[in-house]
Amino acid sequence: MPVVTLPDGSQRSFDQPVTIMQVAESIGPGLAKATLAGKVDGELKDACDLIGADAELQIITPRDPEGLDIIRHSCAHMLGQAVKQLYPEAQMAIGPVIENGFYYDIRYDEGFTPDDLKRIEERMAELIDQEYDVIKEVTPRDQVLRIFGDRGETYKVKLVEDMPDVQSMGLYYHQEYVDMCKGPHVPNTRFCKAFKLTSLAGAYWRGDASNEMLQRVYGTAWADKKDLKAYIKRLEEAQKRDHRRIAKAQDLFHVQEESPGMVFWHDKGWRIYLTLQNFIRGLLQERGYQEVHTPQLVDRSLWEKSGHWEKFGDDMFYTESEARTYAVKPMNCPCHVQIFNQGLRSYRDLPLRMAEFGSCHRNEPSGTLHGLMRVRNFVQDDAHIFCTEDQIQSEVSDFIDLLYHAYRELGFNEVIVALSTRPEKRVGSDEVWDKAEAALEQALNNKGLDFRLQPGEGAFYGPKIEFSLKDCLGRVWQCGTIQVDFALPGRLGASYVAEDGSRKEPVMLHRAILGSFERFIGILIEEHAGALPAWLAPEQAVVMNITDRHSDFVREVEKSLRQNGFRASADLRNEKIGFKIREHTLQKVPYMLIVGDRELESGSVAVRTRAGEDLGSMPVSAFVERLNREIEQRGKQLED
RNA sequence: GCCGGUGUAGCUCAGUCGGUAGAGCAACUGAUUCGUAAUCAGUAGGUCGGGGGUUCGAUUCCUCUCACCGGCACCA
Repeated sequence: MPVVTLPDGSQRSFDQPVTIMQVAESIGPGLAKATLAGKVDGELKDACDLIGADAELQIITPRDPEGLDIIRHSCAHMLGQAVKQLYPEAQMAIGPVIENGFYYDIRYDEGFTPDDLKRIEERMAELIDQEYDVIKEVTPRDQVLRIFGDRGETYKVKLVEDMPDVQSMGLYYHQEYVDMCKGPHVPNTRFCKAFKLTSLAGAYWRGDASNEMLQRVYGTAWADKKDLKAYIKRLEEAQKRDHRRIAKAQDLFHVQEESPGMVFWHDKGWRIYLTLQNFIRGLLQERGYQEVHTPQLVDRSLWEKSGHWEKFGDDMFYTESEARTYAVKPMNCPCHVQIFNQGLRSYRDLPLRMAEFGSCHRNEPSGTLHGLMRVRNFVQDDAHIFCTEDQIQSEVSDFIDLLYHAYRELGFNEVIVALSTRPEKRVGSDEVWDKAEAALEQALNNKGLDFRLQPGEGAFYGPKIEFSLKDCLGRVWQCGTIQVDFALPGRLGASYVAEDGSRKEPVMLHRAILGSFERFIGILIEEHAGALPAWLAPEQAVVMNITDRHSDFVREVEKSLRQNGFRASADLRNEKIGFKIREHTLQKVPYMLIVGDRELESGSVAVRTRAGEDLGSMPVSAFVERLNREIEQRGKQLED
C-alpha cells in the first residue's frame, strides 16, 4: 500500500501500486496534463512507471530543468522516427541531450543536405502534431538485440554489446519506430512542439577519428514556442558579439588567404594587444620573473632532443639554409632551458622564473582555425619556473593567486578549472606523477576552487591545470595553464648544484596566465561586445568640434589628453555633431568630448559616454582625473 | 585532417532557370558651419575567391583548388 509523499510534505496513500501519472491525476487534471515524468526518491522515472512502495515523489513538468531535458531527449527520438520514415536505409547511432538541445548521430552514406534537414523537420512536426502516446517497454537484452538486429540497426546492436552487464533495456516505441534509452521520455508527443533543427555536421562514431564519420543533426527544443523564440533571439544577439565581426567593424585586425591562421594586427587592435602585454609585464615584474627573448628559428637537433620532433614534427613549420633544417619555434621552453644551462646554476637560484612573450608557430590542422581563438601564430604570456620538487606546491599556489588576480582585473569572475592527469603514453615514474598530481590537486583544494578532473588528459611530460573562459556562444577555450614537467630538463641536460654539492635536475613548470594574447583578446572582445573597458579601449576619448571655430581648442584638448597618456583623437570633420556622436558611439569609444561656443568660452569639454549618458561640461583637468580613476579600476568594476 | 555550407564593389547583401552584374552604407567632389545616434546633391568603384573543363558564349553548369563559417577529431 504505497504512501506517496509530495514535495510540500503532503501524503497520499494508495491501496495498490500506482503509476506516476495516476498520482498526478489524483492531484488534479491540470497537473496530469503537464506531467512528463517523476522523480521517485530522487530518481527520474517515466510517468508510466509504477510506484509499489512508500516513496517521495516530485512530478516533473516542462517547467522543471529535468523536464526540459526529457523533452529534448524525446525530440531526438522524434528525429529518429522522421529520419527512418524518410530514409529507411539510415541507421541511428546515438542521440543525446546537450546544452539547449539535442543531436542525433546517424549513418547515412549519401549525406544529408540542408534540404533534407528541412524535410526531416517538417516530418517531425507532422508526427508530433499527431499527439500520440509514447510506449515504454522494458525488454530483455537478447530480445533487444534481436529487435535492433532485425531492423538493421547495427549501431544500436553495438551499443547493447557495449553494456554486457545490463540485462534489460528500456525501449521506447514511437508508433513504428523504436529507440533504446535509459529514459525517462515524454508520455505523449504533444510536449515536443517547440523544437527546431539547427545544423548539420559530421561526427566520428564513438568520437574516434579512425572510425567512420556519421551525420550529426543538431536541434534545439524548449518547453513552449515562446521559449524557443527567445532562445533563437538570444543566439542571434550572441552572434553579434562575434570578435571577427567586431574586429571588422572596429578595424582591429584582419586575416587573409595568404597567411591562414595568422593575424594582421591593425593600429587599433595592436593598442589593445600592447596594453594587455604591458599589464602582464607589470605583474611579472612585481612577482619576481625575469623576461627573456629567444630565437624564432632553432635547428632541428634541439627539437629532436626535446622530443617535440617525434611527437609534433608534422605540426611544425620548417625552413632550410646551408643544408641545415630549422624549425620555427612552436614553443619557448627548449630555448628557456638553453638560457638556464648557460653557466652553473645553484639551488640558491631556484625558483628561477623565466618569462617570454615569444611568438610561436604551430601548423594547426586547417579545420581547427577559428578567428583569434585558434591560430597558427600566437604569442603566449609564457614563462617557465625552474624549481625543486619541494617548491612545486608553493609555486603552483602563487601562480594560481597571480592568475586570479589578473583575471579579476580583467573583469573575469567565472573561470572554468580542470585538472588533467597522467595519460597512457607518458614519461616519468609513477611516483613522480603521484607527487605532481597531488601537488596540483592540493593547490586547487587549498584555494577552494571547484575543478573538473580530466583523467588521462595530461601532457606526456606531466599533469596540468587548465583555466578556461567562454566565448559569446558558450564555447570553452583554454586560456591559462600551469603544467608540471619532469621530462624536458633531463632531456636538455638542465641541472643545478644542490646544497650537498651534488648535481640535481630541476623541475620545470610551464605556465601562462592569458594563454595566447590572440585568444584572450578574442574572448575579451566577445565578453564586452566590443565595448572594452576604458583602460583597454583602443580609443579612450574622441574630441569633436561643433564648427570650425572650435577646431583649435579641440586640437589643444586632444594634445593635452595625449600628454596625459591617454589614447585620444580629434574629429574635426565637417559633419553634424549628431553624426560624429553616432559614429563614435558605434565604435564604442568610451568618452566623447564635445566642444562648442560654451566650452570654448569656459575652457571646458562637454562629456558624453558611449552608453549615451551626458556628464555635462567639465574642465579638461576634471575629465583627466575621472578617466585616470577609471583606468586604475581596470575591469574590476562592472562596466556600462 | 574529416563532414556540411559559403565565397558577387571597402562593408552588408540582392541577382543572373548560361547572353560579361545591382542596392544601401562607406569613398571621392561640391554645397552646407549646423549643440549630443545618420545634412543635401553629384561622381567613381567589381576579369562575381583561384585554376581547368563543357559551351558560340560561364559569375551562373561540371571539376580541381584555396580561404572562411558550423561541427567532429586534434591542441606541446
